[in-house]
Amino acid sequence: MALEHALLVALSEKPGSGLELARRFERTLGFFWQASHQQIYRVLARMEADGWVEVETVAQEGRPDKRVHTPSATGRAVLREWLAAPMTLEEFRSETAVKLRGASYGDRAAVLRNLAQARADHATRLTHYEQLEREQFPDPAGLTGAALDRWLVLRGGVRLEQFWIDWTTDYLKAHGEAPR
Amino acid sequence: MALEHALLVALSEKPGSGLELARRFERTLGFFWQASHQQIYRVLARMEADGWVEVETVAQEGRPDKRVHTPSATGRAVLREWLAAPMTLEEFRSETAVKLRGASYGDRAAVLRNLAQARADHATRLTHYEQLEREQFPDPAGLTGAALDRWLVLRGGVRLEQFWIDWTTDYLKAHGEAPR
DNA sequence: AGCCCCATGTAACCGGTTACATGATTGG
DNA sequence: CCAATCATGTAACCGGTTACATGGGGCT
Repeated sequence: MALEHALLVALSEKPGSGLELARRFERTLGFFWQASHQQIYRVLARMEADGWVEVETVAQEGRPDKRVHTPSATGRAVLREWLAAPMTLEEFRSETAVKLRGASYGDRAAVLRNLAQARADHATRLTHYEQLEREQFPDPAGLTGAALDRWLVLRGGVRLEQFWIDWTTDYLKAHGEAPR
Repeated sequence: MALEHALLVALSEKPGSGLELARRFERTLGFFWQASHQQIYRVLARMEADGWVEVETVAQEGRPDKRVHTPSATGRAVLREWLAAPMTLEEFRSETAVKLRGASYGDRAAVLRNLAQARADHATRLTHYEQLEREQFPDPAGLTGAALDRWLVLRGGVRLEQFWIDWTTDYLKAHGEAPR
């Protein structure tokens, strides 16, 4: 329902080409909204056709030209309207949860092994997020506006990884595995 | 990639018709995997064609017949194989997160208002989960096997709602709103 | 010469959502 | 009689994924 809107947020922070957006998504908004470059190009083309963004072709030294997108007045209005709309209760879809629930119908030892690996992966990502937090927000107390929002969303990423670690730890312990 | 597998888990717990499955999904697995009856019918038909389930038509008093699905030997083997496969690092896709990050490009007061509502919705769901836990698992210490798994997944639901409440509380407080 | 990176895309597919359809039975 | 429930579907759409394509530049 809303790669368009995620792109408008990203372009409001900083105009950019399709590939730049794809790379930014991997690093920032991508914690909570993933998008491949193919899909970004397709949606950007639609947004351009609908007049949500303005495009400027920028020549570069020793590289292909890039098409830099900026939200238009229409795009900014669309974004404002979307931001003010009520949030729907979000659903969480987890293959892992299905596996945990179904473990007794297969090889439980394998499930526990894979879960321990998943737990380690989440721990790695948590460490990464915490490092980003130290680097980008050394003094959170003084933040306001968009910078404060960016910090709070990163905090959400940290909290989410902690959720995963806590839950998987619960599961492993309850089945007699001692994590870490 | 895996409504098939979620259905195999559900049918392993208890065989059932399409509509029964749809209702069960709303109450149990649905915390972590939502599915409409339309899609369940479609996937069940494919599973039947592929020989993953066996179907028995059961006549009922004063109601239409129902087609009860049970995992076949093939289906059980498919489920075992899927359960043993490594888990991929799960991505979380949140429209709310995008709105929080973009709040400064629209009406922040409206975003905060909607977020307070979202927080209340998650609190309601948390209360609901906790009630289910008290009803269905009054004595978790004695659980083993599939029942233990069901409790642990419900615990995951509780933890997830707590994550939402904690995060939204962070955000509201940082922007000078006092929740509750 | 071969490979990776930049940059922009197209095409086929696939899973899930939404809207609609049918027909029987029970309850107000 | 009407509405709701049980039960099973079909059809159109839509967003996202995967695979493939193109062409120039720099690096080894």
